[in-house]
Amino acid sequence: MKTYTISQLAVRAGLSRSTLLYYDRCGLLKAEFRSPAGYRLYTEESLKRLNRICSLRAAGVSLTDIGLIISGDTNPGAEILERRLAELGREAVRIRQQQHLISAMLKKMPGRRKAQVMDKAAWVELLRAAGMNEHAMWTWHAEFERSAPEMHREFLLSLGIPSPEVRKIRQKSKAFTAQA
Amino acid sequence: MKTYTISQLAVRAGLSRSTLLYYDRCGLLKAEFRSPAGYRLYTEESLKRLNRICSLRAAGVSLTDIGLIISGDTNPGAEILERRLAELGREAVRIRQQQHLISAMLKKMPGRRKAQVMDKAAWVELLRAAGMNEHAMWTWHAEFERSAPEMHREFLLSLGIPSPEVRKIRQKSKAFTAQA
DNA sequence: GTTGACCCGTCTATTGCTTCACAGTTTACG
DNA sequence: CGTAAACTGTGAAGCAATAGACGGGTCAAC
Repeated sequence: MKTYTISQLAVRAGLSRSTLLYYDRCGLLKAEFRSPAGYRLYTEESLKRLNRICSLRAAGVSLTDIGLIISGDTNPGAEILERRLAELGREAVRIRQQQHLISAMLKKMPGRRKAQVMDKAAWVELLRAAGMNEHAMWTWHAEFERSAPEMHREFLLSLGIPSPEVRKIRQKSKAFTAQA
Repeated sequence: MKTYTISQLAVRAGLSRSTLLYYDRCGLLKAEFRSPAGYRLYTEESLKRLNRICSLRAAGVSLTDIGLIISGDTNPGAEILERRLAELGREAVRIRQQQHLISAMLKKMPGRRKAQVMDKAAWVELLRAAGMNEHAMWTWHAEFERSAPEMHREFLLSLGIPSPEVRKIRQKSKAFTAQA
């Protein structure tokens, strides 16, 4: 049976040795055997498991949750992933808000404006340049709100629009749909 | 002179006592005085400094960088903020990619599709519903690329479009501008 | 068998806090 | 004045997910 030492496995998986040591210590991926000298030995089985771990890790799932997902129970799997998806939505909004905060701070400082953030004004400008008029934009909002309300909300927040105004826009979008 | 104890200051700033203890220990916000019994005493001055710290913290600036920014040298301030802004851009892309990864995983699992992610197809669908045709979309890309190339790139990545295709779209956008 | 290179396991550091435990201090109330 | 509650200080440990240092074991070539 072919075995890998910890560094060999690390190379094959594109991880660091430290990471595998940690996975071993916290029980996520235990070495199947030890050599007489106490070296960790992994098999092909470990590599498969590790690949699953890596793809979940790439999606930002916590090691604890990865443990839950791959240790058999497929049941909670989807639920955990959906929770992570929702969390990512919140993170995205937070990041956009931080971008707007920093952008505002930079604007007050001696003026270099190389780096910018997409805000409401720039966005509208863009759509207008592409030939959209007021009515087309409301159609767009309405369709956005209808097909993916949560994403519509996140998108508006990402433009730095304050929450109350976001609410107003969304209400108007719904009214627009109803009226049409 | 009015002074605050650590918990009073914590309440006023909306932070926990532990956080202030930590800021004191790491030198970011040292208590100006001590009472005879050794209690930390803060003044209005501390509160002002703390507010600056909080707003930078809200923008995700690290405590180390906050220390650099508020301890006088205004020079590195703008630079640090721009670095943070760039970092946020990368984070945003990473988050979108994770969203697409999870969305792909969920699609393979027993099908609930309540939660979704904005992808290229959905986006084009939206613009089309608002009356945009092929030509208008290229005008839009061209204008986006011209006015904010870096954000154009990030936006396309955020739709889950792979890098090579993003490059192609951006090149075509530039060509479109030149041709017009 | 010996040298040197390399690899191993273990331990510590990181960030920005939070929580804990324990001991001293101040405050409120009777 | 006494006592109990609520506060304060210090110090340590813990969290996620690694990265890096350290000393010592192992392996290949000679």
